[in-house]
Amino acid sequence: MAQPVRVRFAPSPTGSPHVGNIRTAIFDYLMARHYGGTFVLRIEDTDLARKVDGAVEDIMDALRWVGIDWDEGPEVGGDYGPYFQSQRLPLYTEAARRLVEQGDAYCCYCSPERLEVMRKEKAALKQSTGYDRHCRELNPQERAQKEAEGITPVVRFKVPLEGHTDFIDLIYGDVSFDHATIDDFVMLKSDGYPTYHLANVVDDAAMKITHVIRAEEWISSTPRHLLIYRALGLEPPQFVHHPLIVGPDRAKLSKRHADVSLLDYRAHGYLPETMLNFLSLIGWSLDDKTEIMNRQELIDYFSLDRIGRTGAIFNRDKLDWMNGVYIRGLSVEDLTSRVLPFLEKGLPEEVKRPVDIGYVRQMMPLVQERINILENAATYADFFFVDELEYETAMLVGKKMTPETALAALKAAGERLSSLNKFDHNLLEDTLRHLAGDLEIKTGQLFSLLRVATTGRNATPPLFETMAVLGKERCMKRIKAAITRLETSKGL
RNA sequence: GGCGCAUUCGUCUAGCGGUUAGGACACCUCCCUCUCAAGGAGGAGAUCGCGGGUUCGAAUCCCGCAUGCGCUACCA
Repeated sequence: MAQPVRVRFAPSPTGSPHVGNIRTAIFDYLMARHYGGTFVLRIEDTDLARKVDGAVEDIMDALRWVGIDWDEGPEVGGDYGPYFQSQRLPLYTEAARRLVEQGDAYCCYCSPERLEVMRKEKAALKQSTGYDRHCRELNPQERAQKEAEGITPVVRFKVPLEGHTDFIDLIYGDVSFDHATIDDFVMLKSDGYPTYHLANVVDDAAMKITHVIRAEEWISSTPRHLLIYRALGLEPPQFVHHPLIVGPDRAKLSKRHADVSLLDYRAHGYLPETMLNFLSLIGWSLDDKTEIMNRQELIDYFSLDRIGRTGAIFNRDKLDWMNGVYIRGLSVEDLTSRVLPFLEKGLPEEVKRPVDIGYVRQMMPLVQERINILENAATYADFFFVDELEYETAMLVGKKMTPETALAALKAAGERLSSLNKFDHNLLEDTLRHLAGDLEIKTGQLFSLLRVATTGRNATPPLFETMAVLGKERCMKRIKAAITRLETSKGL
């Protein structure tokens, strides 16, 4: 790179941070960190109508959660601020004024109603629905007339009628657009705010952005931006368009495709390291085998030329798998503190709060390799916490067992276990294996029975470890309850 | 309708003129095993959208077509 890399992530605060946008931010971030450049966060709040309260905070929250920090932008400042477009209005109006003055733009007095009618008419004639340039050649008297009527105009760019604008996209290669297909787009709205087209050009130039990294949906408007750069006598940056994240139907990922906000994933218990890794891999790959990469590795290995060109479906199954990989890689202490909030929230109401962290720490090794998503810990491990187990009594009677043999085995187990002075899993295993032998039933039969009796489940972590964590008191109580169940429910 | 971009297993992808088209997720089988996971070993799964070229040779280069997606707002 000839000059120091300066990239920006420029979200519009119109809602919760979309994973697609965060993925763009990740590319920006990796690019900046890889080349030792600067990562700028700029808020494009030029649409008053769509602005959502709290969206800026959510975006920053999401970025910080996945570990993306910005060198310039809100809360950190920088030499090219302010970093909110709503605070840079004079820059845009001045640029628009200049363009009008030099004949590259003009004021348009058309009402939204007229534009709508025009579009309908053109659509009916199967023509492109772009602006018909009605106000492009108004004479001075006509303009004065419109002004006198009190109409606040918008400013449109005067797109050349002939020729074409070409550019080299670092991902897609040569791209060309005929000017005849570009209409005179609005740069400055009647409320005095700029549109994206004007604002992003003015700011990218002012902030000395070297690479504009954004989603493929922007390719079509890039020639407009280039036209503005040229008219303003500014050097355009390099353009890097990357493919979209799409839903299962291959349409741009949106709300109807379920979870679309990064914060939703946090709420469900996906780890930030998972999201960073997974999102990096949508549309980018290192090679034919490396998938699990931490932040530093992603930074070290990232390069634009390995970004692909085709939209990718957000593969939730693979995300779940990857999250499991990261969960299994956590220390018990770390996992405990991350799981705790999900237990507090997801455990049945009857379980008293706060949840005992020491107890949680003990059970973590048992659930660690059995959950992929933190919130699942609550449903997976609720039997560790509840007082009354809920299960069908018939579950106690396993394969090749009868209510009678099950009852006898349970009573025998209860007796042997009650004499144990410590509930260590090795001791439990030793004791119960012997018991199975004495009872002349298979170990699996006994263990399954005890599993149901102590947990109410058929599938749990290893029985002895589980019983050890539950502790003698809970186990004995549950075995007694199971005995009572078998004694009182005849005819199984 | 116009313009643009894209097209390799179900999904994410590797591949950048010569490979038995590789890997991962999901799926199936087996092993491990007290159940469930995790882990290990296998398996199935892609005539590389279609049709023409170029070339000794094409998933790879070129041209058509088809399909999909994106843009087509005083939204970004």
